[in-house]
Amino acid sequence: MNTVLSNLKIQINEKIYVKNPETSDLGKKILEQSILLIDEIGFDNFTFKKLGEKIGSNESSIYRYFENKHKLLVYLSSWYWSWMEYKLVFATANILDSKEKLKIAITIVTEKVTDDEYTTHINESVLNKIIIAEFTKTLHTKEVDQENKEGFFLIYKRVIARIVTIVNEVNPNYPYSKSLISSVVEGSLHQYFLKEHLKTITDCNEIVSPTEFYLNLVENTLNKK
Amino acid sequence: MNTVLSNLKIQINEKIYVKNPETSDLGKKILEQSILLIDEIGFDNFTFKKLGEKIGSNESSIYRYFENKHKLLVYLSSWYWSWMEYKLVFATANILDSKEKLKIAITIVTEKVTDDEYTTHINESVLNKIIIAEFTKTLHTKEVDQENKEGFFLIYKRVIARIVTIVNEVNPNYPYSKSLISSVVEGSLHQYFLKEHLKTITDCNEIVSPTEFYLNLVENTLNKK
DNA sequence: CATTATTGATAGTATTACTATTATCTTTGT
DNA sequence: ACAAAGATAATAGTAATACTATCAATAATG
Repeated sequence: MNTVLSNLKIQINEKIYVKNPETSDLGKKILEQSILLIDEIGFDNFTFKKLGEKIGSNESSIYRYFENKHKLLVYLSSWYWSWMEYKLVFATANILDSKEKLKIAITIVTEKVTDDEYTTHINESVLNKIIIAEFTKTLHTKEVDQENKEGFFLIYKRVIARIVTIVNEVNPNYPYSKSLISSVVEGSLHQYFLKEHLKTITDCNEIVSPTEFYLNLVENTLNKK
Repeated sequence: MNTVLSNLKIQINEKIYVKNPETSDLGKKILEQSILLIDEIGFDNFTFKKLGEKIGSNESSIYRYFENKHKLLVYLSSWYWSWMEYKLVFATANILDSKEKLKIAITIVTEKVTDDEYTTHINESVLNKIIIAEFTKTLHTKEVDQENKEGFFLIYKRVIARIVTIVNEVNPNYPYSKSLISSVVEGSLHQYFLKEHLKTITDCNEIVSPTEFYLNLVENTLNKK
């Protein structure tokens, strides 16, 4: 996987940033260090001033890349889902059996993320922690409809659409494939969150993984006699 | 239902508020109008100053009831889940058949909320909209573990635990009852959100309800041959 | 080598998220 | 009826946030 992905150039909607952070050292530093800082202090306490201090740069310089911290989070999320899409596409390519393909797809989007060594300035494992803790905040704003229209969530929706297609292959009669998969993708993040913070309302733990739960759920749902 | 609930006194963890808002006119006005204002402008844009203006009262007076807006949202959420628990308990009382009981329980927590006429200062229907849009934010903070320890989310967890008990009656061999129900409760809010804002990744719409989707999901999951 | 682009430093504004103080107004207990 | 206690309003003030603007210094490029 890694070797294939090493050349990938992840394309992010231009409307999300003021200046493409991938085009300069400072930009890459912003991405790299914002991930670490958001993980450390949480998105709510995160400010461009603190990030500036962390990377030895100026607050106003960061504003040249991102309009505000919300857009930065949207950028990081898009990056994450784009990376996820690549993993999904490569892992399911050449798999002919739909059931097997679905199994792989569900595993990819629900399994614990480990760092992808080949991308230098993005730590995927920490980014995954941010997505678990903060992704929901990119959607839950008053501007969601406007931002959706501008394509901010396209990649996320495309990841879901890809898996929905596989579900429809496995069981063309199942009428809720979109809700099922949006529920799995979002729910998986939630189960990871509960496993960390509200252990009493999840079965997921060191032994039982969200992946195991969701593979079982999807199988039972689609293979109803 | 309403007649039974008309006498209910919803008890909220004392640590959530500075002064119990149910004990004064101003307090009740804060609850009533904060629900409307949060719905109107969104939690992120909501401030105590704006609320003060809306209710013709002073910012500093509101601080005597709630330490900050986060605590107010936690209060409103607790109120909501407490109300949900009452509905759940009454609707499932005297139902002997576990499957039937589960069906009712899933319906209660996933169906669209209409205003409960008998509570005067809380508009449950608008509160439900806030829960759909903002509940996730009460959990996704850096203080979640501390607040969980202090019991801020007890009622929410208890609602889930009640339904989990029913699931275990229906199918004692199903190993993921907690994850299933936490996934249904949280997922249902998410489906309502998608239905409003990201229609392309849900099957829920004016005809298909989240309730229908989840009743089917739970049935298929538990009644596996 | 001149131009242009990028970054850094500094300053400034409006808003937010509070805290503190004091005056006023309303209950309630006797 | 009246004093004491409790609740609210008004005002002021602070530190932090979320920016915007300007200009100088530096680096990249043609």
